[in-house]
Amino acid sequence: MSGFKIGTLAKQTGTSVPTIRYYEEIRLLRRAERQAGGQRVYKVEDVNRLTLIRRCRDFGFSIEQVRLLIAIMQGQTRSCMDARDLAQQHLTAVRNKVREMRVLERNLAAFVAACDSACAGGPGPDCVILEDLGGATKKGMF
Amino acid sequence: MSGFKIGTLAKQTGTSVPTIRYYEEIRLLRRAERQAGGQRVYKVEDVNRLTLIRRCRDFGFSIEQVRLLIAIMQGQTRSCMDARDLAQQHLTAVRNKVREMRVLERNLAAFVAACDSACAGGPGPDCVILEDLGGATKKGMF
DNA sequence: TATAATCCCTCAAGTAACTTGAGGTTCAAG
DNA sequence: CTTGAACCTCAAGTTACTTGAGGGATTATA
Repeated sequence: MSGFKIGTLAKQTGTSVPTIRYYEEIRLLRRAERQAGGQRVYKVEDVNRLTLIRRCRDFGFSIEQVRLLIAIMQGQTRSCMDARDLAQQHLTAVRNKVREMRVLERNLAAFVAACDSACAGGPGPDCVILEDLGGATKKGMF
Repeated sequence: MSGFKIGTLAKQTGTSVPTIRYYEEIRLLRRAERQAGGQRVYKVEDVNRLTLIRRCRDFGFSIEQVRLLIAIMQGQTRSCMDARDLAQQHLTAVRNKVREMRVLERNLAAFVAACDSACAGGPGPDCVILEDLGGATKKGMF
């Protein structure tokens, strides 16, 4: 009822078993207690903690940022607004990344379209598009 | 006039010097010739080759994919359409990633907004938003 | 010409965030 | 009581580089 093992924790949180052990090793999770045979035993708090960690990671926060966020939560440092600021910073980074990736997306689409109309399945060496990529001419194309 | 050193190649292509040496080590670039003192000497072809590599990397292709692309260009394997297919595959992956990141963007924005209206700079432990992230309740929020 | 500044060299190790593998123990079911 | 799943530790591999130590080569200046 109250204690479960690592595989269960893994399933509950959508984390792999080695990842959980890894998180313990880097002290992102506390050292789990062990039962007689040496197997780790977890409680509901651990599910919450790990869920928080996974959510933050899904948000794209680095491990170190997650550590900071958790420290903020526990009031060990600074105020809640620091968490906000961290998120804000991260948001800006994400927005930039999205912008970059959309440029990339357009370029790739153009590449594919150019292939479709120009290459027509010819052999590699004749592929003008690929050659252009390496050349100094038409730098603006991509 | 015709031969230049690694620093120049680096500048011409926007690549770091160690990265060039690394590319040589993994055989993505051919082994450069050396001058008397052992320093690498490059030619214009190397600029083109490395430019191609960098562009592909900027497109988000992995090193192995770049290797494949180059092999295709040199006609050592398959046709030009294979390059197109690789790009198409990659395009799909990029589109998915962009979608994911936009969800992330919205969530982060919501997080920041929630902080602004609810937290008002209170101390960490009182930050309801962060606590929610770890809990089982309101899973749908983020 | 001497010397200092800059560039170059190799080799080894570090980075993020895990994953994979080897080799062995513990546990739950039949 | 035996089998098979799940667990354990420790080491090494992954990607694409970056950083550092400890030294040689080249170039610019005094």
